[in-house]
Amino acid sequence: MDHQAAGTRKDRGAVKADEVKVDLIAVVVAVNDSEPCVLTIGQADTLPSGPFALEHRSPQSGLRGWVEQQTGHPLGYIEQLYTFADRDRIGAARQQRVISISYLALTRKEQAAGSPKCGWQSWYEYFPWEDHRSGTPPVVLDVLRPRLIEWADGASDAATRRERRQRAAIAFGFDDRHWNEELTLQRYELVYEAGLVQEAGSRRDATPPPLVAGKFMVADHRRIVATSIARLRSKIKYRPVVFELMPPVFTLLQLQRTVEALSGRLINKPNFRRLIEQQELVEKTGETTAETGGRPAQLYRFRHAILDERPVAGTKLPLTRA
Amino acid sequence: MDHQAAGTRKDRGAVKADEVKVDLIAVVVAVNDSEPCVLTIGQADTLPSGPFALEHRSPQSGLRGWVEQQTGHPLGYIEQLYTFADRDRIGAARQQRVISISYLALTRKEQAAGSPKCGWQSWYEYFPWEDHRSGTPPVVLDVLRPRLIEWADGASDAATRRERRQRAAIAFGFDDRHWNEELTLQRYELVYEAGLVQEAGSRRDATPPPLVAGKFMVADHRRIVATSIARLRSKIKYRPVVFELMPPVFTLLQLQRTVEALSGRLINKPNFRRLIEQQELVEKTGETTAETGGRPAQLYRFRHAILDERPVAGTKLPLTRA
DNA sequence: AGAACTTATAATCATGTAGACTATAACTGG
DNA sequence: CCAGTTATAGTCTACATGATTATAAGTTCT
Repeated sequence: MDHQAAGTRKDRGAVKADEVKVDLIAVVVAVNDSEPCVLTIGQADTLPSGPFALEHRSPQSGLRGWVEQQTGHPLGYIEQLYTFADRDRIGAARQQRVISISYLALTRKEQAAGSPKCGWQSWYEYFPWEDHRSGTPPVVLDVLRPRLIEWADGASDAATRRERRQRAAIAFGFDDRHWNEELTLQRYELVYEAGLVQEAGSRRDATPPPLVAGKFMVADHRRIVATSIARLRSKIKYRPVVFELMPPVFTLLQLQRTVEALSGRLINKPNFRRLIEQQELVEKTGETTAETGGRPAQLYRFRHAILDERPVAGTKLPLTRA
Repeated sequence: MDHQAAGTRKDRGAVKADEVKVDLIAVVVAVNDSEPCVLTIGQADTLPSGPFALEHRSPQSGLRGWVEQQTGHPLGYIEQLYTFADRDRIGAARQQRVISISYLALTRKEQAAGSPKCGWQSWYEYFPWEDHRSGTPPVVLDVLRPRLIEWADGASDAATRRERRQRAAIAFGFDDRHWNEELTLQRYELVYEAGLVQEAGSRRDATPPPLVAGKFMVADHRRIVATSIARLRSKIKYRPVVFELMPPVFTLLQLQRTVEALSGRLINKPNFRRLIEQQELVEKTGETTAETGGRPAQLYRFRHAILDERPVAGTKLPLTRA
């Protein structure tokens, strides 16, 4: 990341009172072939970003510029995610403050754009424990659970030990609890605190990291992606944002697969259809498609008009009960 | 990207690359005597705020400092609200960028603190159309509706006219629609666009503002408060944050009145009790209170333990159906 | 062509919960 | 003692949701 080193180096002579640098950082999400992906640059370990400059009218417009320049991808839907501004968040403690205003953007892949140094990476390469579409992934019970328990028991006092076990149990659904897909950030924080991800390594020098769970990302980018996942998994339930990720025309199963990809769990098919249809979020195009074998499916499109009719309630997820 | 061209005027001598000012700004909320209030300084038109300085470890800690210094009030619960960073947001177009990271804080009044130049102001002085506890307030039908229709019909093309009417109808529940208490921000934006609030005045010089709805606030502080209200009204439904506003011990009716104050609408009493009790959010202290006449009520306290047991689902609001 | 398989679509059933409403209990103030 | 106020319990109903089954309409393989 070149624009964080730049500031410190140049200003060696004159130290400004408020040495602040404001970055815009984008988590661009698309769902490609039922796989939720994030757009990266570099070694697939960096999110698109750039300094917030005076010529930008708004952070959103600045962000669009940076992403398009770095990845060739134009952005549609954008929402502010969080502003990260803690001092030592970049690792080494510098005298310069870095503030990152992060945004969540939703798009679709296609758009040609075999751009230079960028690519789509599945969420689940960074967070292998988050994909429960084929049941609980092995890494949870085989690796994370023992390691988290080990970490919990490593605390000096009994209160902390119990508290850590509790947190882990709630976040990961241990001890007959249910998996809650929205707790992505809490899970990442646990895994981080327990020293099970690479970026946490620098904190404790003596920690032998025999396990590194999930692919690495630069600085705190992985935390930012975790924040995005949590936000998106929550938001699809009360706002119709999934459609930002869909092609103009789609089948109900494709829509379902997309929601499943995002939430990381399976949905009951008839119930999903019922919900979608009775909410009048979509309308038939009248045409059908015969792809993927089986009975041809009706094609639907998103009813943009719905947004003018009432405050829409988004895609409820018929998820399995207890 | 050369962001040095922009910073021209002030920096005649030493041209700084990014002339940025980062402010922390707090919306401190408490509910006093069933009235939701926000903490202000100055002429009750300014939110506590201050520059984000290098010595602050995190924006949260910086904010605590500023608020305590300006109002004498220590803060408990804090959550980030939004980062405002558009160029011309402060009114006069300056060559300097102002970024405001805003936070929502929840407290209780008491705490002694007859501090210098600060005070609690009811939300509804700034947003008189938001309080529906005694039915739809007159200002909505008598004033806002005609003025908004007027504004809508003032658009040049038919499409815009229809769109404006639609937005107003949805936001304010005209034409037999239901009032949705969470649309506070949309409502403020409409009222602002229609030129019905003082702070919108400067935009159009020729606008004769015969009506100024609600009390004025400096810069875009009123928008920030509107954002807070919307966030809080939404959040109490899925997270148990109301208890941050309650004294350690309270009756169920007091709790209900607090929720009603925040949401701006009345709640069915037996249903509210049922929800609260079956969620195990509270527990009886065993004592009763005889205040306010009538049968003495059980006193309850918040079960903090619930937070360690499961991802709590907050206070569902039994609001009137269609 | 027929069998086996895949996907689409309709319909049913059972359960739980939310909203509306009624009734009774226990206190205060005149 | 009566009127008024608040607390608390309980009931009834409509509806939404999760689970399940059945049927329709294609494809692919043999």
